[in-house]
Amino acid sequence: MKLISQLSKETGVPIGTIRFYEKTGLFSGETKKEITTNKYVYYGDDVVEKLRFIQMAKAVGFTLSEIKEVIDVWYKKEFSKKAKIEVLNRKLSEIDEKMRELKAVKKQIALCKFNIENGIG
Amino acid sequence: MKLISQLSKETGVPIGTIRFYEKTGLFSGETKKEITTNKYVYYGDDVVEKLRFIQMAKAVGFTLSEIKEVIDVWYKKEFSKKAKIEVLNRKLSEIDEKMRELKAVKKQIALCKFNIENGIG
DNA sequence: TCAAACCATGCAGTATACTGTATACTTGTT
DNA sequence: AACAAGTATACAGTATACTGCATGGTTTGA
Repeated sequence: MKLISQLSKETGVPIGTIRFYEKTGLFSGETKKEITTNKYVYYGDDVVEKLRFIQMAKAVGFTLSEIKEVIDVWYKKEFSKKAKIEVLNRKLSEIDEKMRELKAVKKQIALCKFNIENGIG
Repeated sequence: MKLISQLSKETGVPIGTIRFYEKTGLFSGETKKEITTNKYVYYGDDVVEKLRFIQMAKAVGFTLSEIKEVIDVWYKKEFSKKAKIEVLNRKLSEIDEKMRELKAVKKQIALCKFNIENGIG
């Protein structure tokens, strides 16, 4: 269990961003009930895992609300098995679509490079 | 050569968005000099090509300014061959990085799905 | 000819995702 | 005890990428 600055160092995500994510419901830390003098929040390894997932998903164009959808079915229990599988299957096909788009962009750039290297265009 | 509403229909990009992109320098249409009664702007197939590229690149997480970088070396001549190749190589490795992240996200979601299907977690 | 549809310009407003600032309390070190 | 460093809360501000609206001119079809 780590405090927010430690979590920030471990993941590279700024403290302000971590607080913002927590406020939007992407994850939550916990306060130790045995400590009554402060309101310090502790984060477990599940939060590290979620932050890494968020960073990767954001890098490939998913929005925070799209990411939240996955995290919700992943960690929460208030969804039926059927509903969870449906969400995940939808995400998997969105990923396949992104894979195709990424390949198309790569192809376009590679062609552009080829043309420049060979003095065409 | 088509007017903006035709371009919008062909690409699925809203007229307002097309104007916004043009204003940010991602591409430009042309006014017919022989017509003096209006200021209508005409777009060629290169703009259609660019719009499709922009849509795909955006879908995989590139920002408009990152996309503009590529379009600039792609269509403009005020860069040395060396500078162009350098930009394109950088983009290609960014794409490979996104490819890795996309695969990691897919793996994570597939695992999550497996666990739910088998009643684990 | 005249209304509906289309075009251009400018500028305000919105959504998303942060980022910074101010205030105040807690902890650790000297 | 004092002071730096860490933590929490709240709220304002910023950057990016649109989106909508008001205004006014142009084209086209009945």
